[in-house]
Amino acid sequence: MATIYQVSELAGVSLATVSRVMNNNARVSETTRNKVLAAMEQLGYRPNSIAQSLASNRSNSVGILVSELHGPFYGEMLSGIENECRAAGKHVIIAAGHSEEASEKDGIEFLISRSCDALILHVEAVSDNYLIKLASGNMPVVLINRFIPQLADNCISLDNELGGYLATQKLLQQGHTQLAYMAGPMWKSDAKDRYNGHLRAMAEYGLSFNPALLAEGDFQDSSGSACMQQLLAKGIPFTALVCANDEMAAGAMEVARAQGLNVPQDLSIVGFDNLILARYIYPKLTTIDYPIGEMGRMAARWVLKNIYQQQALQLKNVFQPVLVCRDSASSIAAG
Amino acid sequence: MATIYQVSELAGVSLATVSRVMNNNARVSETTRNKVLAAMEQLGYRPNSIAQSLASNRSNSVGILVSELHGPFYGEMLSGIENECRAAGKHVIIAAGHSEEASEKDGIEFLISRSCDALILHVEAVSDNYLIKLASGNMPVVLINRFIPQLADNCISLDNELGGYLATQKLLQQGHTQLAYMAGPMWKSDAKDRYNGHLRAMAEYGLSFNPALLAEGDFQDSSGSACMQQLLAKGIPFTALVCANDEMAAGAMEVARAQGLNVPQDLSIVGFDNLILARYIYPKLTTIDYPIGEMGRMAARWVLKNIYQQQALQLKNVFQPVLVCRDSASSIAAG
DNA sequence: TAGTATGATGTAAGCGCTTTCATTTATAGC
DNA sequence: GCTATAAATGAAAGCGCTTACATCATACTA
Repeated sequence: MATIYQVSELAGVSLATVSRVMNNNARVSETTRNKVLAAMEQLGYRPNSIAQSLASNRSNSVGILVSELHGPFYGEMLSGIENECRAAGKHVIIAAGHSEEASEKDGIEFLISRSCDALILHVEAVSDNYLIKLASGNMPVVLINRFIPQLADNCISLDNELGGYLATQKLLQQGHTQLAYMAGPMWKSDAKDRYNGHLRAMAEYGLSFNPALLAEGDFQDSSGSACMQQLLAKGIPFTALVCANDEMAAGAMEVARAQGLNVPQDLSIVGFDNLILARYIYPKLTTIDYPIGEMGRMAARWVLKNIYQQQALQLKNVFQPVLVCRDSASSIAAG
Repeated sequence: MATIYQVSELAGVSLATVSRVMNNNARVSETTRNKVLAAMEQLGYRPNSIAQSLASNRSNSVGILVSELHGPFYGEMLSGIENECRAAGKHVIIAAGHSEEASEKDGIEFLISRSCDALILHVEAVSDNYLIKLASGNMPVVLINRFIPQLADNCISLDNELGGYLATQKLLQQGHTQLAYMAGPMWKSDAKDRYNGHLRAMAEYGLSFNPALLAEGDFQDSSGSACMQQLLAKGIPFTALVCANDEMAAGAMEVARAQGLNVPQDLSIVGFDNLILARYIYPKLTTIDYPIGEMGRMAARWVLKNIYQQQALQLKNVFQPVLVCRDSASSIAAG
């Protein structure tokens, strides 16, 4: 691999000049610039980004921590971030946190040690305090899907409470009065917020929620199945089920079908997230859209604006979820 | 951030010694090592990996190029690679190639310029020659889901032809004789191989394939729907459909249902890949398992063994696909 | 025309590490 | 106790860049 030194030699200029044309901000005369460019071309020169980083103390890469690399949710998010960064000539370094505190911290440490210029974090297990402390250091941090009041500007989040409200409201509007709720792990803030939204809608419609119709799962489809079994086993009738995410909804739907319940005729189901799979399952899932790709893109923009001085960008911190009506929920009269 | 210099000062030793204890291969006395370790601890020292890379010419990171960051297939693959690398203390740098030649080349260049120690590529658009030339340079390369005879050792691939064969064989065993085939883009080698496997099975059962019952899609579910429309519009009867991947199968199934065809009673469908969604769609999809996660893991192992000298690892280059029977294909007699 | 901005380029000192080679110190042999 | 050998440590030269700061040429001011 050719180095800057060889380029400078071939072009008959100094290292500094070559460096200047690379970072094309400094004033270099047109003729010199062309000479250098030609030399680079001829040598097939590519700057060594490691050396650049060391010297400039900027790595042009942003660190991303997600819980998992697989799964429709994170994929969409990564894709959004990567697209936006790539277009701006920045790069991404990705680590997985597996929703465990130690692993998340470890991932963050790793990203820091790779000299990322900023971090985009989707963390679930570390505490607010840890994040506040982290953000108070000199590593810029943006959080996705988490809202911490002290770090409000650094948070790109969804109004999960509203989402939970909308899901339930839809069913209430359709005339359902006996609703079950399948929650995510309540220690996760999004799971809790969604549940709160549910309660708010219920209250607004003058209904009291029967705690026996609450099941807490872990956001996986298998737990959706398990929770559904539990719910049905209780023998308390319900005509509608709100699930805290699509995957659990899919698991629940499967069990419902196996037990001879028709969706939506016998049971209306609403999910949350609007994953790709919501379109694939049968009947197609009515759900709450979680614009995670767009939010990833926004997190990237936050970094571009605040760290890489792309002033023109417009930022938006809180996204509003939207109801997506498909076939899994229907009016009780029509059912 | 503390530097090695401050550690050496605090420990009362030279830079070199600190460096030695970090790369704990050199001979350092037990007492000195402990002094240094204590100093590191006290300062909260973390080595600057950029500087390490520059000095050692190794970055301890492996570059990965996938077509897309989202989608169930790549997610699984990335996850497999990341897990394996992380466990070995290596890290991944990820870029997307978007199935376009220019973009793939660009991504590869980027990874090279980031001083990756090796590259794991899932490329579709670049030519065999390009890859052969690339591999002949000094950047180690391993290819996933692609087989190039000259690079056989560097390829981790699936026997796609066998997969195509198995899918079709299953339907033939079930008594179907009128089969349609929905192919992927024929310029992609996996699409072609799968189709060839189909033809082989047909031939083996003494059936000639009716070219009118071949549709070529693009591996997306929307094209599965479109192809299904085309196939049905021709008015040529068929009782079974082999799809070159699950997503197209899902699209096709949707159209079939919309047209009043029951799956599998009126039409048996077999997919390919065994994505998560295969379990979600209704009826559950009979398909060919593509162990992409395992293959990603194997690619990572290839790198660990060949580049990072973990000699003990066992490698396997070609994976065999396996039929996964679910509910979307049934015997013609029973139908 | 000397005096001074101003623009273009060069010089050289790092960035935080690794690694070779030289030097010092401990261990052993006799 | 003195040398021969091995083990532990230090000194210093980079790795390929960026970036003050210095220098030089040119253009402009009065």
